[in-house]
Amino acid sequence: MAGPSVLTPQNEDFPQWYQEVVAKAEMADNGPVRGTMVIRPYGYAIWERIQSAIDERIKLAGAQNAYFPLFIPESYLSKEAEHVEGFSPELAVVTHAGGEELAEPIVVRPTSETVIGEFMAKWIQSHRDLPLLLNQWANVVRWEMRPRLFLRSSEFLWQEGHTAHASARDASAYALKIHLEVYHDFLEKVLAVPTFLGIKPPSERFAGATNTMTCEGMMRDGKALQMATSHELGQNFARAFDIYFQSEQGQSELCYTTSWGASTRLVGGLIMAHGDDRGLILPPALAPIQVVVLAVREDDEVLTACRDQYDQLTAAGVRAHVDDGRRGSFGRRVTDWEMKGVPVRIEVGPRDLAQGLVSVVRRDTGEKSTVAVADAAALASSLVRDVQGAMLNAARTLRDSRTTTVSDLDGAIEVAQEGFARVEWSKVGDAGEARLKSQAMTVRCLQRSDGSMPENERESGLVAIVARSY
RNA sequence: CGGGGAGUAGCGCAGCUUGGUUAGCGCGCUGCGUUUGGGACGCAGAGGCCGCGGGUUCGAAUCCCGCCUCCCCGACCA
Repeated sequence: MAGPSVLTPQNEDFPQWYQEVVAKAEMADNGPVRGTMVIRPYGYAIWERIQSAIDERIKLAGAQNAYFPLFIPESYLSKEAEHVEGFSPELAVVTHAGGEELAEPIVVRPTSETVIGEFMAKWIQSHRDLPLLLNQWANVVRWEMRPRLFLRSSEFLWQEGHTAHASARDASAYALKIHLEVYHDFLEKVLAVPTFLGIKPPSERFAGATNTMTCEGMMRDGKALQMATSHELGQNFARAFDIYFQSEQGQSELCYTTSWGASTRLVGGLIMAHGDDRGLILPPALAPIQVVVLAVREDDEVLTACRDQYDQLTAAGVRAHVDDGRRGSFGRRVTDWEMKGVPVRIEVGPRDLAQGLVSVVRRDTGEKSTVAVADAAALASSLVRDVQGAMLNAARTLRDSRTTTVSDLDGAIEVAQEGFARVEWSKVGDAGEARLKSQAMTVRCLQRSDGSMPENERESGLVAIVARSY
């Protein structure tokens, strides 16, 4: 059944495989300016589905969408010391506009904590204005030294949530809620990517945050990818931007703020977490096309049968598409749909049809069934449901098989060559982090030994997950 | 910024060492025909400031000088 390889095999050269999939599945192209990205219709359709699934969850969590400007006065960034220090190397700064040099340079937002902070200060007066729960969908710019399509581009699309609360406890609870009910839930249920939940060690925290939470996924080459983050910002930004509220007791008090985001990087994670040597494999909940009905050849009888399958699938609420055979040979079209990761395909050919049969094939396992024409749409629909769970299980199995608990740093370095190492955080420390860095490894996150989220990095008994990462 | 490599058709490359007619090849693209159950085949086509600027020469993709850009490996990051 397998033809000659269309892609560089993953185990031969994973980065090469990735680039080829992005190109051949028509996901994206490099833009004319280094580090920029053109997202093609098929890639954008996937992003739109990611957006709507996340947006829906954000709204359930009570946040509202708004929009803040692309341009930020440079002076805003300077108001929070760690923040400006963290971002200055990757800022794009506008110095000229309208044919003249600007009196104050304008920064193209690398994130919007600062402008949003400024406006929160204006909008929040009373404890009755809290919590203030905002989100925006936007592009941001971070000048990257080594760009990679979707994973690290100089301009990328994302969602950034920003909230203000009356107490540290409320802020912390909300950031955690987003982390679990928006990100973790989306990643498992829609993207079918299991992630380790944890907090970042201080060295890996967001610039200006008091705590950074992460969902770390494992790619098929054993490297880690941070797939979403939530930050507790304490009162750092509130202090820098004067975000005060009057309490029930009439006192003027500083707010506690949070921020949280997920970006087009998720598309890269999706590709690398599920793809195989034939291309993408999309989880059905995400796939723009869930079932492709493939005419083996252009033939009236075949096309009529395809149409009929399409109608049944659509009526059952399945996103279907008919490939009527006008574009090239059967083999070529099969290869193309596999490359694009369509979860299920129905092959309708004259020989089978003469016996009242069609073939139904699932992309994740390649399993093929030949069934009666009348049963095909129902089978395809049930596969659409089954594949979603199967993909999550497969990803979890792979991850767990490559995650090993070790007793010391040497063991961690060995294991993290090809997977995740779990090692006691107390065995790492500053010197340990430096040693890991020399091996191109980092502490991806800290968890309790049962895998749950700790309050902070000082809790005793924490486990560090060590890996190479993107 | 340090170290390595490359700019020739949409993409991937050969040609350059040793200058010489009309600059090639594969894939893709267009047209026609035959095909179609796992990347089809034939025939006919279209498509090039050979990265940019200067120099040497009767003659430069090829030799010399300068510049620009891109890629890979290291230091930062969603």
